[in-house]
Amino acid sequence: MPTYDPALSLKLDDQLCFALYSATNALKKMYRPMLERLGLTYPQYLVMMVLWERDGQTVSEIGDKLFLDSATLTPLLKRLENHSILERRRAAEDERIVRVSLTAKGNSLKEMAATVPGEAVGATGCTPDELTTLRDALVQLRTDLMANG
Amino acid sequence: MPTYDPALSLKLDDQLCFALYSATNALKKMYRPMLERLGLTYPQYLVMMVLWERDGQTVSEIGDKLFLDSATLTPLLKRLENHSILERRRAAEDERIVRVSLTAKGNSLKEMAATVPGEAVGATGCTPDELTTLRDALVQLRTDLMANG
DNA sequence: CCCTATTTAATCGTGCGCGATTTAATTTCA
DNA sequence: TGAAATTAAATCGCGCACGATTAAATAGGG
Repeated sequence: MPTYDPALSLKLDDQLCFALYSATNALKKMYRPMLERLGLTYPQYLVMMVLWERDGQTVSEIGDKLFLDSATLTPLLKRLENHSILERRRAAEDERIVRVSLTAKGNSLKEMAATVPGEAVGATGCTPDELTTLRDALVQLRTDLMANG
Repeated sequence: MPTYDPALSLKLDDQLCFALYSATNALKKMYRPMLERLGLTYPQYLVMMVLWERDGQTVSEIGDKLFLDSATLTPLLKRLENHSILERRRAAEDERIVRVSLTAKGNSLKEMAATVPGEAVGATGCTPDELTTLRDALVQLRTDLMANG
């Protein structure tokens, strides 16, 4: 088995996995100062995008979209609630369910966030086409990994 | 600004950032059962790859390769030391430096890890060419993000 | 030489992710 | 209908990541 095979060697720089891991770490670092202005962390920003698209979703619905479970989301949502960005309320019709609603403050953050995607694109140094291609490849990879895991 | 522009909208599924983030989470989950057999976490596996390539590196050298700092590495290395996988020793010629050396057990893990990359490739459902292309795109992205961050 | 600047690692606090378990509410079906 | 199964969220424990600070050793300039 040749060591120049990028998939099958144990050399760090051959690994897709390390490229993915380190790019994600770099991405989070790049977003940090932008999101700090909104008072959000990166995962919190993702949750907010889910809720800006449709308010009042349940913890499970948010989790299905982000591929996160309640062990991650519950503490995160509580922190956002403590910052008066959203409210968590058990549904009257089914007390197991917790519905998450944005406050006025939470909704207003959407306007402040409007410049974030453009700034982020700038930092990538990629054309929109390149970004689309890369995004689609990563979505496919994620789908495969979750199916074959 | 059209909302179908994948780069500039605030819709979750348009975001490269979310594709990257969620693919990395899926990747770590996929690796977990494989690495559990070696008694390693995913970041620990990366550190081991660095040391299998060249033993006796300093904390900074490991950090330079993985883009991690001592705040992350020191506790991780201590855990590996507690499992007798490596040893940490201050250099006699410069007491600031900590040099990390594999134990026999740490070296022997390399053989057990030999099947991991192949298994991982299988789970991706990608051809080697696709993996190489994606890896190179991610390395380029990482480079750009770290330069423009 | 000594004092300051730099370098290296460690420490501290916060916020994830997630496997595993627990609690509570609802559904199922015998 | 009532016991068992299922579902939803919360809780617990651990291991990252990283910004910020600290401690200690070395290097460098006057």
